[in-house]
Amino acid sequence: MRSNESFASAIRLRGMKLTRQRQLILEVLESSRGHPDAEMVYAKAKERDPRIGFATVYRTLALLKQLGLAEEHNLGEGHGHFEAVDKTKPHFHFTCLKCGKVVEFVSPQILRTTQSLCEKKGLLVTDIHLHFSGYCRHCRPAGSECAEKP
Amino acid sequence: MRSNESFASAIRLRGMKLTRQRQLILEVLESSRGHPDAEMVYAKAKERDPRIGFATVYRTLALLKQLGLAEEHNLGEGHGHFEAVDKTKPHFHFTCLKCGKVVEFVSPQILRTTQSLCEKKGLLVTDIHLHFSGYCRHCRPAGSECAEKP
DNA sequence: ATCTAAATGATAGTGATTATCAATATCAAA
DNA sequence: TTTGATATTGATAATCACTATCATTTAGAT
Ligand SMILES: [Mn+2]
Ligand SMILES: [Mn+2]
Ligand SMILES: [Zn+2]
Ligand SMILES: [Zn+2]
Repeated sequence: MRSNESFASAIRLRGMKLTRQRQLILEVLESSRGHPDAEMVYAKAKERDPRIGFATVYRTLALLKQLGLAEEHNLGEGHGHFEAVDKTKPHFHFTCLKCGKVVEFVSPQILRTTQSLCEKKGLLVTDIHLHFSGYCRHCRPAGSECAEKP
Repeated sequence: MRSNESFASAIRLRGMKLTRQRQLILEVLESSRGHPDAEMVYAKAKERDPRIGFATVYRTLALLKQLGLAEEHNLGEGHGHFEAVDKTKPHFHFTCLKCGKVVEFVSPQILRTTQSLCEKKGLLVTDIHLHFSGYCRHCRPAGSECAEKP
């Protein structure tokens, strides 16, 4: 849960400043279910700090990405969705083209295959994004109902 | 090479019109090396038809995607890159974060693993995008030179 | 050749993200 | 604990990729 210390040390290591806003945005992201976009992170952060700015949200999300504490995913909408990184569970994403539902996957096998493939080519892989799209159980035949969104 | 016939028939099947512009854009995409973005496709098309419009390029690329004749990839820049589909060789992409070079992969094993994983969850997969990023052979240690771009 | 709906192209508009910059806050040093 | 240098913020303008609009053109049927 609290990657707060590693955040603080990573920040200080680079001569940056640990601000109230940065801590808040990380907390918002870590306490979020699913894959909020920048606007959602902004809305949640604003509940706790009404003076926070949109630009700061974007800047901080970019910073968290650089530090490896957040990932950005393209889930088929025209904008990014974010997720706090839990290094113990790298996972992949499926998006239903009809209802927009996002399903998460784990596959150590795909991770292994990818790594060995890349090593053979002399590539140093820092990030893997696997994204499928198609139709979920409910949307596949001739439609039951489907609720959740990214 | 010439998926021109399948294009013509797919177009007519839907009561659409086979225009000079649509044929040109498909030809441009098929004769392109690498992964041109919309602007590059526009530039190449304009060499052969100076009157062609940007909107038509976007519209046609979207159409080709729908018909399964083109794929769009997010290679880490903020915009899409396109590629004519060669159904015999589904492949994946690696982007070097330093020099921007794109390396292509083939992995029947990953394709198989993905398909079986999704079937277990009742998902109908229509599209798989696997994208790694990191540092290529030349950019990994302390830098040799690196040329090609997306 | 004529007709009609689909498609085009110029351009305005949109939505997401980034740049700018004066005001503010962090944090180290005095 | 004040002070001071400067990193950061927040309001907002700007940019960038892409989409909508609409008058004009064109493909393809008759
Ligand atoms: Mn996820
Ligand atoms: Mn490719
Ligand atoms: Zn669905
Ligand atoms: Zn490189």
